[in-house]
Amino acid sequence: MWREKGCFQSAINSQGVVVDEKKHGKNPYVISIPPPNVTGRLHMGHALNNTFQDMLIRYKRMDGYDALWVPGTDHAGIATQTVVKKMLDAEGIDYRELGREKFIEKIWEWKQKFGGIILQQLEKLGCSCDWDRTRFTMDEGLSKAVVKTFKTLFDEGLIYRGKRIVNWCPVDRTALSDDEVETKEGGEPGFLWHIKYLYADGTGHVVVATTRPETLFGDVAVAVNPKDERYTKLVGKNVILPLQERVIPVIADEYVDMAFGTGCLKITPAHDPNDFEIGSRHKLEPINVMHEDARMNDVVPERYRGLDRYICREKAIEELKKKGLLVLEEERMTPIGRSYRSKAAIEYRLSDQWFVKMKPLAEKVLEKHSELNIVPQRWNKVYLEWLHNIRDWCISRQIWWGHRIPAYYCVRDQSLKTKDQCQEACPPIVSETMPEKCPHCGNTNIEQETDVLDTWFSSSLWPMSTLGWPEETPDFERYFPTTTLVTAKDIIFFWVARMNMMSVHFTGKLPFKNVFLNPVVLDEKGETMSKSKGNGIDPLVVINGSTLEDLKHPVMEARPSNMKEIIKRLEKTFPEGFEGVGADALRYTLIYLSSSGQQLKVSLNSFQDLGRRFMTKLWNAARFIMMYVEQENEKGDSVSIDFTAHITDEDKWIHTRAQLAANKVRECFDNHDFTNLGQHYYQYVWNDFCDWYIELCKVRLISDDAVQRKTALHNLITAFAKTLIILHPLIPHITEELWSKILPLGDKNELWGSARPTTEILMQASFIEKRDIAFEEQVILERFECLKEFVSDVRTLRKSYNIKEAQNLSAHAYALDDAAKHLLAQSQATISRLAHISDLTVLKNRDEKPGRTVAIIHKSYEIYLDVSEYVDVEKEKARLSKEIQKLDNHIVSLNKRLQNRSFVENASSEVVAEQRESLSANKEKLQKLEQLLTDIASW
RNA sequence: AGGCACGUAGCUCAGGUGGUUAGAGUACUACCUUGACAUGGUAGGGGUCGCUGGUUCGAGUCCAGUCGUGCCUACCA
Repeated sequence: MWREKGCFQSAINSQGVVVDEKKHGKNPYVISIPPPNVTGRLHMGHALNNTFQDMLIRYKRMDGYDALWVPGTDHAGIATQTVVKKMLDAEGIDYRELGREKFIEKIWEWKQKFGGIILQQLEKLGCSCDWDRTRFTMDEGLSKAVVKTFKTLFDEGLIYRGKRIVNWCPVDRTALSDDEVETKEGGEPGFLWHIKYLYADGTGHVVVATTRPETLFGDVAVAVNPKDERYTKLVGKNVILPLQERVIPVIADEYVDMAFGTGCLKITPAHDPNDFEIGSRHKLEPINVMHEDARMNDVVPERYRGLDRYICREKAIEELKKKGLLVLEEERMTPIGRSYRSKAAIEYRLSDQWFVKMKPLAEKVLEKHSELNIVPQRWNKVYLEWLHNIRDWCISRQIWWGHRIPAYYCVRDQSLKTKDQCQEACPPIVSETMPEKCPHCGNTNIEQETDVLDTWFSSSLWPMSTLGWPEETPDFERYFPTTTLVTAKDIIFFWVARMNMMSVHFTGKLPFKNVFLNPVVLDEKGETMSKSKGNGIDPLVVINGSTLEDLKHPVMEARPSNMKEIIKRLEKTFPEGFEGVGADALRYTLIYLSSSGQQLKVSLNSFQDLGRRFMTKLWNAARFIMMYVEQENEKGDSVSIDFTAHITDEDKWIHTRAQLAANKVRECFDNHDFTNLGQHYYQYVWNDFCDWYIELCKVRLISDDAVQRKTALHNLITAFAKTLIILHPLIPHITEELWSKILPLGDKNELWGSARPTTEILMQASFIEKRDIAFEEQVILERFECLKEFVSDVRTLRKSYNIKEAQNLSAHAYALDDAAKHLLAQSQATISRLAHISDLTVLKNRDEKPGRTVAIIHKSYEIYLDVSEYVDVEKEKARLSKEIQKLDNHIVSLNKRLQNRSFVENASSEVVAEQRESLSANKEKLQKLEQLLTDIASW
């Protein structure tokens, strides 16, 4: 419905045409979505992240901004390639045999079919993106942006190609950036093997400790620390590499830690980044011993060739043992880097890769840092830390799916097949289009680089490229820089920092003003949700529901160690499956649980307990109002009423509370502080509107006086309309539906008066203006507090004597201040109803209070309840004594404080006055209570 | 190894710039079902604010230390 009516459109549509003049005059508010992977399926993290964005964009839209939320997906190089590869595997097709072009075609086919799923899921969640502007990182325009960026950075010397040690994933057979490698805290169980390397001159041996014996075939030296006296005389000597019998030198290098292992380090430059550095310092040629898939290559002795690295390790150890060269096998936790995608242990591999020189880019971003508002603020530190210790970014990936690097090699000699060899001939040519001939030698046989770019390279341009950059489109002119980025903390480096770099470098501006980092969604035990643990909660299950079987499915798939237990619990908790609670309940629950930006624990139950409960309550409140409106309609008294003339205190009160709620909600949105947002909503809807206001209105709704009834209905419906407006950004579906119901209903019965909403669609209504509370409203609030306390006091007392509600009581009340006086004069009927008092007498004079009554002494009023028949004198004495005791303690502490000269001298005069006032009021109350105690003794 | 956060009621969490007797939701207990809602209402019990010191007239709040938990970065042949 919203989409059909163009509710998600900004002032300029996707074609660049101004479609809304009025909005066009307003300030833009722009969010570009963190593009989910095109292979992605909605998970709780997405649900939370996008709920925040939708809330903000809806709020700003209602608040009159020209709001634009740009959606899209990213091509997720390795992930997508893997998905399609597996699909082809299942069909018995080997993607390598298929060839690059055919494979890419297959991926596009797949994307056409399934690539839109996650966006549809977002729409289901209620996301009010401008779907006409949906982008994909491999779109033509966005690809052009990538090529242009690459070319420019290369020309500026900020992109270079070089032979480096990179993180290599042997499963996906590609390089990975440092950020794509994760190391488990504390390492993983492994061994440190101590191996004898014999001197070449046969005079003895050294012992080298290593965790990776299979790489010894790539050793080019043994290094010791020059300060290590144990080994100084060794430097310059030669040793024999075991298993291969190659002769290598002993060298001295500061890097070696004397205290670690034996103090002797084998140097394998092709398989370790530190060794690579040491190797190049000593001008030692690296020796690569593995294929791309981490099988041993032909450099190693024949018996090891073609073996997987781990099998080779086992065989090598066996052989070393046999030869007596293995001195010690020491158990040890070793750090193992793993690909964040394939989870395979990464191999360090020496290869030609493309890099971005990050330091100059980072420096520019640091200069602009004061213009960036990161919320919560503490993430500034993390972000700055990374920028200060920046390392170059390896952007080439040896896969097929992605933006192929716009670099070309001159292939003069057809026999030179590898690109390394080509490069030796002529330097690579970087160009936006395929060059016709080599500018260096004129050769026309040119081939494009086979590597593609890291997906994050295109993502780093996202806020710009989605708006048309590098073209100067109307979109880019008006909507860039964007306003707010909502994302997760774990991609601050991957994404946020890099977007900032690109944007500042190319446009001179940061791509957004605010970065809000949303909390992390965890399961009920506080563990991260993951497929492998089977503890994830599918947002769509929460929305639509699921059978018990489907609930079990992810757990069965993951097979965690406590699977039986989990399954049992599911069977017990959801024997009939899980009944869907809808998108609004999902959204409400997630936001309600979002505390100050830490973590957020959810279970399936929490969606029922928090979200669904709240939606039901709201729904029932609406039902109540609509029911009475219908009834009124049947009565058919068509009197036209000046609603303002008959407005009551409670009407004024609820309108004031609505205003306060709107103010608070605004504050939450404006400050990106959602800590208490859910509670503000809850308190206003549940406590203010339902518990008190609706209850109070009942008196008038059942009255015989049409004016009273209609006035109550008018205020009920107008206050409820405000409630829907305030709630709409968080729970758009239900509020929109109720809006469409109450509008015509109010019209039919002429209940709106001058407060008739001007928009038929709630989403297009204006949010409630921020306004301070006027003095008279403050007075109303105070009176109401008095009323609440009055009623509660009576209820409490009644409970303490087990007097049923059905039993009406008679009471005398005496007012001590203006609020209470007003209350007793105006609201006797409501008080009587809420407190179940049949007969309330207002005392003009305190002395007129009746005997044999139980008293409530309050600072604003005194109530005397005629309950003597229920009262046990001893019990009442005890009650009073207890209260007196409590009060007395308090008075003593107040006294002590006020008698302390330092307090009176140092504390602010206001505080002192407050304490004095409190003391005298409490003393007075104490006196009264003591009097009551004496009185009761004579019952 | 360094950094960041957190530790308040059984559980999940609120508690700007220090100021009466520390709050909410949930769970628990008791009572209440003919008209919005039992997915409800009313009321009640429940906390030495991790621990130890310090600053202060006054500390859940500020400082130092300590213990515990979680996360991040780096690194360990």
